[in-house]
Amino acid sequence: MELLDTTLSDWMTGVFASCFPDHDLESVEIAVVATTVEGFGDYQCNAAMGLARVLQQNPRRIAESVVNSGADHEAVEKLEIAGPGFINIYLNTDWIAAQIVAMGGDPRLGVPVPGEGQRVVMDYGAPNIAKPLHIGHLRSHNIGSAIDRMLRFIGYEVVADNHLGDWGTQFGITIMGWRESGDAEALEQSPMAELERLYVESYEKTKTDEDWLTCCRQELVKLQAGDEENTALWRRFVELSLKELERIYARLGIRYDLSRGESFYNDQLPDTVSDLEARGLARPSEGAIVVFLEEEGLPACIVRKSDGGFNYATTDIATVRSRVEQLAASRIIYVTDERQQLHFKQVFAIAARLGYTASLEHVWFGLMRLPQGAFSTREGNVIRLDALLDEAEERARAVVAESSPDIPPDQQDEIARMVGIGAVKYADLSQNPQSAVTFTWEKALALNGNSGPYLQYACARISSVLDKYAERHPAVSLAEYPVILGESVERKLAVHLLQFAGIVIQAGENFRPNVLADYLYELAGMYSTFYQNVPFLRADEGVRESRVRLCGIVADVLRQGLSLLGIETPKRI
RNA sequence: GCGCUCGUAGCUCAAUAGGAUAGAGCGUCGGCCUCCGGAGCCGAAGGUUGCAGGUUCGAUUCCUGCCGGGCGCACCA
Repeated sequence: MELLDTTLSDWMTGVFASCFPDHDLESVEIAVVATTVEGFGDYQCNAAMGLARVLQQNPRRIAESVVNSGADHEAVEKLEIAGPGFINIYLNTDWIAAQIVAMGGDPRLGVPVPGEGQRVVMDYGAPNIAKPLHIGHLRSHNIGSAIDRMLRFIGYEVVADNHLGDWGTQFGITIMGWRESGDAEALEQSPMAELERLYVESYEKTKTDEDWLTCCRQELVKLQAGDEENTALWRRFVELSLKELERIYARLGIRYDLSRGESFYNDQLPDTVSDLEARGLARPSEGAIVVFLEEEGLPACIVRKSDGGFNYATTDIATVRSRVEQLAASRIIYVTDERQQLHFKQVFAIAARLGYTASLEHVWFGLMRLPQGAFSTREGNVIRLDALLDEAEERARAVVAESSPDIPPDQQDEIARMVGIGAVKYADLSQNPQSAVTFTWEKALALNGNSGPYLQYACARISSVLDKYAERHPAVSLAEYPVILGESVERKLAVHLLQFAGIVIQAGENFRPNVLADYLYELAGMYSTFYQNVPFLRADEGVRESRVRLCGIVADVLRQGLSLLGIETPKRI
């Protein structure tokens, strides 16, 4: 199946070309887009206005030439001119029905694979370990994972790599904390709490105690130099943290192909720096080794500190090299918060100077904050991710228990898990990634309105309809009945369904999960209107089968779409 | 000071290669269960898209200035 927008745009481009053979229209894109306002057809082409200057003609006149040219297309019922020169396109309802049948018979629901043959490394999540995850960690994992799923679905060969913060200053701080007041028993009993305590207390001291800070840095340098005792401590801290991380990832349904943390690149750092120096890109400055990026209009970037330690930039440069050379990535996509924009500009600039041609893209998202302002581990006003997920599941559990008491308790638990986690994920993903997020429990846990559970609910109701139909008409094969789009809701629903493929590609290529979320919400809304106002199980034979088929495709799209956002869909809810 | 970014209904947010009448949710008010699941549906009220200019047939969208938030700017990551 071809994308609807593309089909119509290509056709329109041809029509314009044949209407105005004496002009070169190559430079102007003649696009057809879905109509924004009801009553102006299904699609519209606005090119006539834009071409008025090029063609030296009144735009309305141009539109008339196009509409009266006699050009036709199997998908198009009629064309109309409106306003200053809008060309409104009305689709042929039978054609829509035929497309819907084709879509319903396709396991991919008509979504093509434009990314085929491209390997892309996705870098998201990447939490600093040795500290528990809090709600601020949600976005990178959530948004990254959704983009990952969408890109995979449209054919990219994605390698999801969790670039864990398992190396660096925080370990110097934690190791000093351990030396000062480490409690072996506590570390055994509740490792994350103990690691957090050590970090927080030790970090506090760095703020007031200059010597302490120096010691922390020295411990880090020792660790980086392979000191035996520090390495053993580090290994233990990492091991405990990873176990905890795995548990949360299981809850969130996040899976990586690789988890190459910063430590993975540790032994490549000296070479990375000497390579930069050898090529004349880096040079000593104030005791550190620095790459100056004046040509790019960027501040200088330190690749080796004056104490001999390496930093984030160094690791990221080594990581680019590894991903390009070892993993054969043609694209690397980083998903981090907005604070790292400058950092990645610097890293990308250095990578370009090193001659890497892979496309490096930084997808940044807005910081999550509380209504009172930013939060931080040090301030003690963090909300643990675990606590959020627990609360979400609990609230969902209460609603399930009330609305579906007949479902066995263990199934209620399972439903509550899917609904609770789905609510949290959807609340985040339905927003433009680049907007800053103000966290409120009310929003994160919403179970109705524009929420994950609303979409899951629509799905569950359809499942129920399909089950009832199968029960009442056990021997019937729905596919033998034609799809009839008699009611205007049905037609609207069908046109919207046909837009799924284009939406998935747009959302994936532009790194915008909220575009997909928006689409699904609209779909569910249209379905609810349909459901509420048009009978289907009680309709006459033929109409009944057509409507049940349509329901089935809506459910398939909702399920597939939600799954691309990492949200599960229970059969009952 | 320089850079990035945001400012849309009472609140939280959509609307991104410029398109016709700026959309949702929450909250408020009013309707809808003899019926396929009410986590629902239908309707109402609510807007000078921060302000002032500019480009354009057309600007929430692009440009300039101003006001007001957020974030970043060499040895944290």
